[in-house]
Amino acid sequence: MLTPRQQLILSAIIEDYVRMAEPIGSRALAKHEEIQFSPATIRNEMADLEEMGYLTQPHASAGRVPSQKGYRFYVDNLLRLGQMDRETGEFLKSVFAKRIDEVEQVAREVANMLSMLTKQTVIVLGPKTDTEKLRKIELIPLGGGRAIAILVTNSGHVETVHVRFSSEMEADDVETLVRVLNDKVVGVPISELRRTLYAELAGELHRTVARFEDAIAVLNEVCHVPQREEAVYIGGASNMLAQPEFHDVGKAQSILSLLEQNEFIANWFPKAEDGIEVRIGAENAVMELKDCTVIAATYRLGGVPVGHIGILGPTRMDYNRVMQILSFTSQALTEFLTRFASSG
Amino acid sequence: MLTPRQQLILSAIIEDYVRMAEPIGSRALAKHEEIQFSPATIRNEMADLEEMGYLTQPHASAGRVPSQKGYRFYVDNLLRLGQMDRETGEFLKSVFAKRIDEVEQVAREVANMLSMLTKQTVIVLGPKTDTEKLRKIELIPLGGGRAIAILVTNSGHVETVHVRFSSEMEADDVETLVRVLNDKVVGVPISELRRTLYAELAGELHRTVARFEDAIAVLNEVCHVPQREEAVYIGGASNMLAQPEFHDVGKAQSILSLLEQNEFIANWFPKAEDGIEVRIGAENAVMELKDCTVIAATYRLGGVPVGHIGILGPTRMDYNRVMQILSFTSQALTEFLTRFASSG
DNA sequence: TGTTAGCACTCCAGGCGCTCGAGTGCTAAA
DNA sequence: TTTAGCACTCGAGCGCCTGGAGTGCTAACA
Repeated sequence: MLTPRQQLILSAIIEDYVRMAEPIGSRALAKHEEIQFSPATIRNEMADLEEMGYLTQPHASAGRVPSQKGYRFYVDNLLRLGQMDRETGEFLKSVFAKRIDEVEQVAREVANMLSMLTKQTVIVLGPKTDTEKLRKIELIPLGGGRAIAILVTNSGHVETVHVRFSSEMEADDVETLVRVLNDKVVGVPISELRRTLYAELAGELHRTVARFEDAIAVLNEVCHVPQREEAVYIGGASNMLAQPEFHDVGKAQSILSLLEQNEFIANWFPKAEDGIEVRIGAENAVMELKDCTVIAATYRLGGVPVGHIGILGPTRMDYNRVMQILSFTSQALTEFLTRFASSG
Repeated sequence: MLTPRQQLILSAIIEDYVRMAEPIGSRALAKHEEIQFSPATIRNEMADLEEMGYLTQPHASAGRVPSQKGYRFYVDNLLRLGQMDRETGEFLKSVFAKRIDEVEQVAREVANMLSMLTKQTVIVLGPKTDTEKLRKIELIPLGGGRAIAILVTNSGHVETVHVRFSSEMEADDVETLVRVLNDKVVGVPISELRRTLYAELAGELHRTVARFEDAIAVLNEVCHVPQREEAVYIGGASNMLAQPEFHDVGKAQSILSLLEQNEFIANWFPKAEDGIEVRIGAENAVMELKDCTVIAATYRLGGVPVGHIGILGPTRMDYNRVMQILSFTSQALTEFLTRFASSG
């Protein structure tokens, strides 16, 4: 275990390094207020910390840099999440105070806002619609054997699916279909849609709808919704290039192109069920991100996790501030969605 | 005017430079098949071309590089748009052969596809919905004084607006409202919606709807749709970093951050009414893009321009290939939309 | 008159060596 | 246990040099 003095020094090194982006030497550290020992003492402690793997030296006559293990210890044991500064808080609140109806738009706004606040890259995974419950189904016939099915969920999200069917289906049948659907289907999670429909509706439809096969075909198409991918919003990717660790263009490019692959992001993104998850360096298990940290939080609807927000940046990151901001934002998003869903 | 030989040399320099990304010397040019003169002759011509402003020299003992004026002359006079190679054509066709219902999804797919084909950054301005005509309006009441208005357009695009109204409005009134709306509003461009509604509907509603003020309030909210910004899709922005001209990280960052500003893109983007527009270097009238070229095309619906696609890259760009691809794609998009709209 | 060979000149990229400053580890004293 | 002092190490930055690529000019040639 680390002595209190070692912990103090490790903290100080990390905080300085996050600010300066340059290896921290013993002389520079000694100028810190909380640090009352001479450079020589610090040097001894640094040597010990390095031996234990919390620090590394880029080269023999340079200062020390925190290692992945060092950051991990800092995040787990040394960081005390303090109060967010008022200015940031006000700014965040102002965004959620706006009247925004579209969940999509909220995701986009959040991505922008966080990228401004943190100067890092923001990843927002839009609300998973497949766990949401249906509130209403509507079919809008367009004529010519086509229609648009509109599914409104719990959280006010609207999914639309284009549907084709035999043009011989009567307007009456469509109406009946919609009525029956709404009777049976409200409150069912989208992911369960197909199962529920087949289980509960087949018999009923047979009785009420003239052209049974067509109705089933329509149902089938409506059920295509759950296969949609999760929506991914990226904000402030250009911020990355401002970080000195990405002055190597090749590295920056490989990460940017990762960010362009939505499916990858959706799979890889940390989905901690509660609290905030921090993945440092190699913990990301992705070569390209071995010098990056991802801090991620989850937002919910009715207690169920429905989406995620995260910050991607170099391991040299202001963990404290970013964690504060993410914690606040995920909570605000949860409240926002809840307000939205319950007010309907 | 340029002599034929000067034109030949200018062409050759541009084509070589696009491939090599390095200044082209007289010796290297002389190895070209079509060029039968000695390096010395070429040097003389080069000196003339430079004097006239079609070429520049990065420094005294380097080869020549095409200037903005040089590219412009090439695009305007030397480039003959040939046939696109079969492979590319097949690939493009395969994308449009898929059944895709959502116009949004098409835009996204096109952005991805073109970025793969061209290794450049792709910008797609989604179909302007405000010039499209309404096909159908539906109101889905959610209870509690809220509803979702669904506007289906001509091209199959679906817009949704959340609407709030006094909870005292009766279900009957809503139904009447929708019926009246659909009677009057079908075929009206979204941008004209508000005007039409006020002109034609006010009187009618007064007669048929009990709570007139509420109905007007609802209309008002429905009319918020046209104020949406144009949808912007960016694909392959990371490709930019692979170009040697963007190895300067600062430059790359300033351009990437431009690309993140949707409003800027929507305003600045070239919107040639027909054909393909090429903006070279300073022609973009944006400091950050003074070394970039944008090639843009327009796609239509029913003859009316509704959206745009473009490629952004360094001025050193394969104009021929990019123009072929854009030309094909914009036509394919137009056909796609037309098929979509007419089949309903 | 237009084209070409030859040659002197220019300039940059890249390698080498040097210096300077920052930072360390070690030793010995407090 | 802490600290002062000192020798040592290493990299960043600067200047120097050289080789190669490419030019412009001149003079010869068809």
